[in-house]
Amino acid sequence: MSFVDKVYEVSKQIPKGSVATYAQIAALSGNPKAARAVGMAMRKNPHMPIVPCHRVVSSSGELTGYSAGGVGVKKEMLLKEGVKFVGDKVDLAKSQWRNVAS
DNA sequence: AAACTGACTTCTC
DNA sequence: GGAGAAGCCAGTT
Repeated sequence: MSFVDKVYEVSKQIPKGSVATYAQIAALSGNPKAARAVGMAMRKNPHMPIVPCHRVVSSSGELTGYSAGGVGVKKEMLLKEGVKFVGDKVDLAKSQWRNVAS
């Protein structure tokens, strides 16, 4: 299993209405510094309907890229899922995904 | 196998 | 807080 495959596995687990940062996914995948590789994995995104790549944002909550239409569409989808937005960025303080069961 | 590229992050000015 | 530069990783050519 490659690192990117791990990334997909993690991304799949992101609950609706929440978002995760590239660094976060990278860390959960085993390489906290592989945030970049994560981005590439999303760009390729061989698991479009399976992996909600639109729930992945930069460390600042800013919407970056999106192979399937652009950050505009991405933002709309997040909004529909209930993700809080601050201007053009995601409100990480409220909508960042936490892999903790509480 | 080497070099280039990219949906990143972090430090410094 | 904004702009610029450096560092890292994995994939593609």
